Amino acid sequence: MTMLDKSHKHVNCQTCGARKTSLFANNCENDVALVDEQKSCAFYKKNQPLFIENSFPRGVFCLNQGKVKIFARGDEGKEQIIHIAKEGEIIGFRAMFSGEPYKVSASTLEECNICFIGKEDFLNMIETNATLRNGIMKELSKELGDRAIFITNMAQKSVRERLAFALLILGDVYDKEEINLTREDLANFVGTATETLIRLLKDFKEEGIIEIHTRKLEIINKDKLLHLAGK
Amino acid sequence: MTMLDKSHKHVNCQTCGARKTSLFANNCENDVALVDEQKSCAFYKKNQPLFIENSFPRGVFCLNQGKVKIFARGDEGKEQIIHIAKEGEIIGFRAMFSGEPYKVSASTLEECNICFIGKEDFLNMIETNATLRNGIMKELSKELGDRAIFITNMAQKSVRERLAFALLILGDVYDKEEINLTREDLANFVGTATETLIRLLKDFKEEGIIEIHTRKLEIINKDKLLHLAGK
DNA sequence: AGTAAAAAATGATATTAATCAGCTTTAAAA
DNA sequence: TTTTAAAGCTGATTAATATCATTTTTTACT
Repeated sequence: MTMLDKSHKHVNCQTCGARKTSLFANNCENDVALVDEQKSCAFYKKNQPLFIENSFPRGVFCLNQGKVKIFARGDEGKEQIIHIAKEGEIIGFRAMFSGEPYKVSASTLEECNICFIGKEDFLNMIETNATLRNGIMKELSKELGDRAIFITNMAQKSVRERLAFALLILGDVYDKEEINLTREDLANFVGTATETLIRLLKDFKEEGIIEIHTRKLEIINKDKLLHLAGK
Repeated sequence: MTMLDKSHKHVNCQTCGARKTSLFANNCENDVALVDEQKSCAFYKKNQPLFIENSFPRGVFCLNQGKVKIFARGDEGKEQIIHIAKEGEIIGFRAMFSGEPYKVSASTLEECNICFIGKEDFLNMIETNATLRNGIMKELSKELGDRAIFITNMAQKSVRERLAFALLILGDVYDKEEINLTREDLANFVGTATETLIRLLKDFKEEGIIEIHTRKLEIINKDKLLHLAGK
């Protein structure tokens, strides 16, 4: 039990449920065993930070269970959510290579199980394991492409269109579950004011696109969303 | 002389002016000689495309001289400029690793000298030359961080603030030269309507922040811009 | 140099979305 | 279980910026 109230349980890489979808997926048993030795795992409560903007990275986080928001803060401290990570994702590896401090913060959105791999160990693996390295490079590249689209959406789409787009992304992130975010977080993902977001959610509900179960959202007409988002 | 009107001159890597600032900078003479063999160089006129969105990459471009805009198109075909590359930059390497088609287009903003290195050759070098590879990974990572900030700016800053921010970036890109972009391109970089941009430029001029020499812009009060951009 | 086309600039108007203020419901804590 | 706080919601108003229409200037072409 640490000061941050994380209870350290052991999560075994060989049997980790996230492994099949993770970047570590294609590594041979040998390497997985190696990761297993080097990592430390922890249970995180809701709304706990993994790292914050402008600090220097000590390693990467492997999200075993739960959701984590990745966000930047604007000049007035308002959060802009860049990405919502789900189980299986590696978080914070960008700053391993850039030589810069973090440009974003990461914080849990719900209870999470997260493993930590130190910078040295991680970079060693990247250096020696070409498969893992290529996976990481592929991921960096994909995200870079996604962000070009994100920027274009922010610049050219209306809030309504962006909300549709955001809900489609969140539909994938939350998969079979219902989307479970505060209105404020959702607004900070879409890039709008909370009040505006609430009004639009109501519209979407009245148009039969979503159902609202207090704070949880259920998509009931994905086609309409796709059409609205302009795809 | 090709159909695309590029006259093929030989540009020598060993003596290339861009080399000192390029990712290829730290490579030993051996590797530079290798690049020299594998590349083909061409002269590009203004407004020629290097590649377009959704097509598949055949290699990377090394910008020897000139400026190139990297942009995505929104649903209505409007360009959103993501980045303006200057001499020394390698263009289009993201798509080498992602396995996806290009998510952005690239087009010259002025007369350019550009070398091309085929995918096979490039990936070979990445695989065998750790220094180059690390440089590329660093670059991917830096850009990813920059884009998080870009997204946040688009979401939270006013057009006026974004213009200030854009001019600061362009001040670096154009270095000692004056900023030389059409109003439309500048608007598409800031993410606003051309008319709005023109009005704001006038304001900036009246406030003694910039000088307008027909289409070229000169920054005369960088401190004010820094303050306006919120840094 | 003279003409056509593209880019830049201006004015008027419309629209979107932010802001402000107050109210209600839900969740958390004592 | 009562109280308090946080989150969610609603309405009115304002401000920022897009859009549309037109004119002027600059650039490119013959």
